[in-house]
Amino acid sequence: MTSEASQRSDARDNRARILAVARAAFATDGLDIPIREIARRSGVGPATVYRHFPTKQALFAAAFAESMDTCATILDDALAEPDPWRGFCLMIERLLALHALDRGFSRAFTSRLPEVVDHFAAERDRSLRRVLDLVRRAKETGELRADVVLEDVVLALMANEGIRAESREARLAASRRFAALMIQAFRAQPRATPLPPVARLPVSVR
Amino acid sequence: MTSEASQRSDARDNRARILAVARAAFATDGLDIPIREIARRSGVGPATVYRHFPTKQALFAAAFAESMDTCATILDDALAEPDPWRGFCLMIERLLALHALDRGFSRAFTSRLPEVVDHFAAERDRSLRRVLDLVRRAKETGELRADVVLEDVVLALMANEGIRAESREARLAASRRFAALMIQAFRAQPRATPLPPVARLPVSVR
DNA sequence: ACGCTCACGGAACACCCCGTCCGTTTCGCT
DNA sequence: AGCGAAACGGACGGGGTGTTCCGTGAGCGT
Repeated sequence: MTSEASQRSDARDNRARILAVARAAFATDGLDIPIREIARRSGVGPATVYRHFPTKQALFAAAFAESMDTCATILDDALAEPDPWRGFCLMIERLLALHALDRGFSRAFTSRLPEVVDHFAAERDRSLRRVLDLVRRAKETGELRADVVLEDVVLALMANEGIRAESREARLAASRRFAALMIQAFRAQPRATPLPPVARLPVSVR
Repeated sequence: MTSEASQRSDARDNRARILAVARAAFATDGLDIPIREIARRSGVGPATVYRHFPTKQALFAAAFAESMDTCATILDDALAEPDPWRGFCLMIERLLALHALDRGFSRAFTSRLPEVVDHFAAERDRSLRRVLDLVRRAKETGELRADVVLEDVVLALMANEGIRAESREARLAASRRFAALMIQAFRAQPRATPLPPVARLPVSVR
């Protein structure tokens, strides 16, 4: 909204603090946390939050930009991996871990709600297309089941979102185990039985 | 709350209609649907809902009793299956389908929220203990991975809960595919890699 | 058919949320 | 130090939710 230059120092400080608090709050408590609570934790009034971020959606966008970057980095790394199957596995593991640590981002990523998504749709689709590349390449080596499609990765992300636990650590641990299970499911194996048809999910790319 | 005998006919009818509407509403729209909306769909005023079900939690309990019974039936069937592995697979498939069709029940089942759970805890624990039996028996045949534990089934249920889709049908289809993937993950296979440690989940039994 | 009683439902209460207004405070330049 | 502009935050409006009150109306035994 405002460029970082030519602002009063208190305004810049407040903006940074609000953003940090919002990131932590969305990650820990989800998207439903009231703005007032974020304001309280930031030591400012609600109006100050709204001055820096005109709507709650704007705050979402600002708060999740970082996670979206991390997401891109994960895909970079996975695509850089020489072994496509290993790249695929790395993607699953790191993507699910990232989403496990940030409930808000996870929800925003796998949702089609216009309020959350408008600013993200483009970047998310770009990410999904690279996931698609990873899927294709891993399939070519024969290590990934031939009938796995992009939607299955999205399915894994949404499913990962359903995992709840007492603490951040327990959640991450549960998500790690889940990721390992999904990788087992995705791996080609002699005794594999055919999968039921793919369903239309809220988010995908063609 | 009230026994079904010695009640006025309109009261009994209303109660039944409210319960049916509530079941459908919780299944389709989740637990967050307002009581007023359930009242509206039932053609009664909000106060009438509260007369029959003193709190929203009481309505939860009444609405989910049926699904809990279905859950018990599924476990009966699975335990009655002569082939333990087939019984285990049937349980996964049908349990996940049941939960996919009833978001509210799914949330209530895998949650530890006292408000929702108080009346369910005992029956749920009984169910979980039978799942444990199914896991043990399927492991003995060698078809189920030896390192799979009850928590993994709970993990699958929670993950299943994260799956969202446009329609009831799409949701069910997605859940079916997910169930098939989880079964692949659970099945013992030569190339299996060890799983990360089990995490403490909100619900389990020892 | 009557009337008592039980059940109904609209309105109201208490609370919480997003987003805004405006009087007050604070910054930063001279 | 003084002053203008920018930023702050408490209070407010509008909307929504769980739950309750109470005057009204419908069921049912006589």
